[in-house]
Amino acid sequence: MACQEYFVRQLHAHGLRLTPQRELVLNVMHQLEAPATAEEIYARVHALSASVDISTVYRTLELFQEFNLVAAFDPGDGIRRYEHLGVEAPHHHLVCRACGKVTQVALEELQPLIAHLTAASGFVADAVALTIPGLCAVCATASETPL
Amino acid sequence: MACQEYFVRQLHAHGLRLTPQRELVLNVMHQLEAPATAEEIYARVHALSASVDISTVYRTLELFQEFNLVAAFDPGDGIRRYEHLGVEAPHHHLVCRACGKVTQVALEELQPLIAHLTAASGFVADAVALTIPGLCAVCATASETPL
DNA sequence: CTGGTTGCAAACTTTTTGCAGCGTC
DNA sequence: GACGCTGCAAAAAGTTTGCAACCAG
Repeated sequence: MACQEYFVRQLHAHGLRLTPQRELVLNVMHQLEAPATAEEIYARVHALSASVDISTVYRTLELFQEFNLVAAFDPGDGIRRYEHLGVEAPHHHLVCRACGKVTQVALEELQPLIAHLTAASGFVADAVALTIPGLCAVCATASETPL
Repeated sequence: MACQEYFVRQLHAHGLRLTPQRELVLNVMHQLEAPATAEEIYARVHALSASVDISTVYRTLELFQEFNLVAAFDPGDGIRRYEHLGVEAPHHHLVCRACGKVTQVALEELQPLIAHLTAASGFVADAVALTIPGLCAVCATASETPL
């Protein structure tokens, strides 16, 4: 859990403080196996400490994003998902436009392209969490039938 | 404007009707040079016909998405953008996590990868509108200074 | 005519904000 | 002890929905 340490250092560097709530949210983010909504994260945090408020969860997630510990993305359904940016292999999200299912894929061939992009335009892409909209296998098949 | 025709055919195929409002929204979508929010689209439609309601715009945009005429995505700021899926070259969106700026890039090398993805998993990715989160050149530079 | 469509208004969901008290450093 | 942080509650912003009248086919 090296990012725990990284987090504390970032806090200090910015004159901010380490609170139980922030530790709690960070721990919960570690446990996530898939991108989760603010409500889901709140539920997990709340289970560990009932007094934590959801507004604190939002504020903490925002902080994490600034420190690049967490990435946020929205499949397009208006509900933001948050995901821990760990040491896992870079991966991306296939988001089904019809059923909303989110699948993770490695797609490592993408990394060189992104690196090239950065070199060319100065745009620094986040390491992971590319969102690819489309139709999953099930819905793609289903959408052909009725036409 | 072949998609006008496509649209009408899709409507008929689904037992739906062509209304002035739907034509209006489709025209506005054609005029867009960049992804626009529902509010922005509503503003343009409203300028053409003041009586059209924003709920109609939402309903119409949803319809367009079902017909694959329009793609929706969310840079992560909680505000959905809509974009016409036309005959333009496939392109993607660089979304700055700090300033929210959306830049379009061609990045054509990506298409083979996506095609490969489809073949492998059955997931049918939308032709355009990949959202790549990160930091734009300006914000990336700025974020290094204060640390 | 029939049934899909619309505008209006109100409801809903998700996220943000103001503030007084609390707790970290 | 100072100042950042929290919980609460209320507001804001974006989107959806119910319904009666409307109009395209």
